[in-house]
Amino acid sequence: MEAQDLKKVGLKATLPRIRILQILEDSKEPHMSAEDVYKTLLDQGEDVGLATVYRVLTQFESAGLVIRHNFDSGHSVFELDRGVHHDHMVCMNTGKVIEFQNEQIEELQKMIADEHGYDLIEHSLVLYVKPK
Amino acid sequence: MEAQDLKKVGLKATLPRIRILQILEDSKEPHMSAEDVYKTLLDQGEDVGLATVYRVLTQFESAGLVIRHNFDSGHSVFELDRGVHHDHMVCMNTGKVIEFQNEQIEELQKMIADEHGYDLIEHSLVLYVKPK
DNA sequence: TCCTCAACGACATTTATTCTCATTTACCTT
DNA sequence: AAGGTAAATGAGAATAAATGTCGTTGAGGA
Repeated sequence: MEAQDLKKVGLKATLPRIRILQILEDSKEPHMSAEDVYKTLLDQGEDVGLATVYRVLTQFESAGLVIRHNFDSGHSVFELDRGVHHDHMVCMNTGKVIEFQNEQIEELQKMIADEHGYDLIEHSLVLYVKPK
Repeated sequence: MEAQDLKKVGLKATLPRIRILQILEDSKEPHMSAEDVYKTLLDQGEDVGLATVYRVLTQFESAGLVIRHNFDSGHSVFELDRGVHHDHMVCMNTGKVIEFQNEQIEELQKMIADEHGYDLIEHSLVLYVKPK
């Protein structure tokens, strides 16, 4: 039950938040823009404002429920954080997004930050690829 | 002389293009937004429109003269392509940008794309860090 | 159930960028 | 060196994504 998930992270279980969380959980596409979420709400007959969608997604990000990606395209997309870290590969022909994990790269990143006197807080790695 | 660099990549050597290329070459900061470039032009007393700055930077990108970065901040920054590939580390406290190279990561990326049946065309890797 | 403050919906606003179109200019031709 | 032409430009309107404002609503503790 989503209401509990929300309270767990310190957010009131309001109807818009519950619906938006559900949409992200049920979505076939792992990455949704605010507009995508908004349209889905309208399709479901929910009366939720676009501003609320933006607000809620930003709150979800702060609460660690979702991850915001900026890929290239000038607008953010959001992905439910299921706890398993991964990076992304975007096909430049089809736009398809593939997730991958590589522990070795993760380690190298930490090392590099360390060598420069920093702690690695987070990172963004996107591979832009084309079919062979 | 910049005029030749421009013709070499198939662009007419117009005054705005020459000035903008110079600004990128002379800039202390390696990353400039369109606004940054525009303000610099105004400071120099040049009469160039903001729309032209955006147009020219996009053309430079297509021509391979500059690289566009989207980091996080909701607007693009441009960097003169000096031919030496590198990635970026952004300090979350100061905003400072540090460039680094790591051949091993580059290789791993190619490998990963390959394993999924793709050719790696380009990539974006940004480390977000904090001082130790 | 009632009360209160956080959250909401509607819409105005901001910010980054692109579009439109009349005017200007680079540069090829003579 | 002057002229013609298509490409490039400047000004400002237009668009898209996202955020701010504010009066109203509703979640959830008392």
